[in-house]
Amino acid sequence: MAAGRYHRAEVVARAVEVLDRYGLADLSMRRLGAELGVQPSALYHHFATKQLLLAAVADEILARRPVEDLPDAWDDRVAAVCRATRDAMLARTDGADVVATAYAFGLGARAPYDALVAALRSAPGADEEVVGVGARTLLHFVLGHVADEQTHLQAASAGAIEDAPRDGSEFDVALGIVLDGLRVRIGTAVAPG
Amino acid sequence: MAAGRYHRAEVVARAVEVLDRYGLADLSMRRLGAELGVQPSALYHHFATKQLLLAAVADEILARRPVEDLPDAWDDRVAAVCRATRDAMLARTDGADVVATAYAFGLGARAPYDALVAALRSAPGADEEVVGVGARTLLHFVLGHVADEQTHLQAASAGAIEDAPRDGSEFDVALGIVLDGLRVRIGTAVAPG
DNA sequence: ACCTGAACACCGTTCAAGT
DNA sequence: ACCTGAACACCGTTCAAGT
Repeated sequence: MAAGRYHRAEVVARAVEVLDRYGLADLSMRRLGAELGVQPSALYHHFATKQLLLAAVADEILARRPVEDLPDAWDDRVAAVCRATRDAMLARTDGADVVATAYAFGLGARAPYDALVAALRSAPGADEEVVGVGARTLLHFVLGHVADEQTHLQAASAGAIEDAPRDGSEFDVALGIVLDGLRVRIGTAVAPG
Repeated sequence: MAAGRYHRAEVVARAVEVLDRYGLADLSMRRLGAELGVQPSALYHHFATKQLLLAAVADEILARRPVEDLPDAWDDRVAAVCRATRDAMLARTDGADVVATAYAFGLGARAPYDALVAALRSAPGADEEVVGVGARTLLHFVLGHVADEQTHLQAASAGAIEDAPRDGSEFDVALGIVLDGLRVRIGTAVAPG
């Protein structure tokens, strides 16, 4: 509405607001410009492309919930990073989609990957291959699971409940499966059954 | 180029061709219409929305490589389904993106999920919870991994090699991790280490 | 059953020019 | 440094009408 001159950070903050209120489909350069009281072309002073804007939005989404109080055990650390990433994405409309897109384009959203690598490296006896493959596998799981979960949550809250209601605890069960697989390869004892 | 009247299946086949040759970004209703020598609005006789067209394209991509000669052991079965799904998606430009999108919208691409559920059910001692959660976790992994892999492969073949070249065998390593996690919960012996 | 032609309401991006 | 105004080359979708 109101016109003005903005810094990069203010543009990103407003973009997150538009995303959270209207969803990713309505977060266009033209819409964001209108929301700031500015021509769409003005946004290209701050970001060379829309993809780079979205990458900054993804980083902002993830920065909201930094992982604090990292546990000692490597598997608890991995679990903490995965849960914090999930919480951060669920906190914003279409958050998982935005983060997954930025990560796929290779333009942002790298914090969770780096945190997973660090957590896996803290495991005694983890070679670099399992660290890299493990971090990417965990990230694919988290991004895919939460995008799915968020789609269902948002569809349900929009009143279009058709599928079975998704259980929030499914995330922990699924994370447990992947973690068990990593424990087998990293050499922590696992009780089968 | 040439004008004509088409059936649904011919429209889908041509859409797959356009996808494979020019990529998902260039597969627009207008572009596909032009390719068929037809107005874009004519396509709406066959598909109510572009999303439904893309779902049919996704099913076509997956149908090319049906899983044949299913192994006996449940874990070999799961691996066979995952590899067949990967091969089918890698065979078409942006194949993984198209399948992941259709699956996310809930409009198609359900064959791999159903096949994974069947494979997991064939395991003695697998309860319905681990079957469902396991199938979704495997699918998230496959879709995420192959989308990533395909992005890098296509970027590399386009000459823009910047990242580390991705090893094709990484898929098998990552699949092994998730499978080990499932073996722990389903109760097949695993040798740690 | 399948298609045309025209329209509606949008996109991302570029660029010369302004302050 | 940040923005305007206008343009370029597109989108998905609808709808009355044609054969």
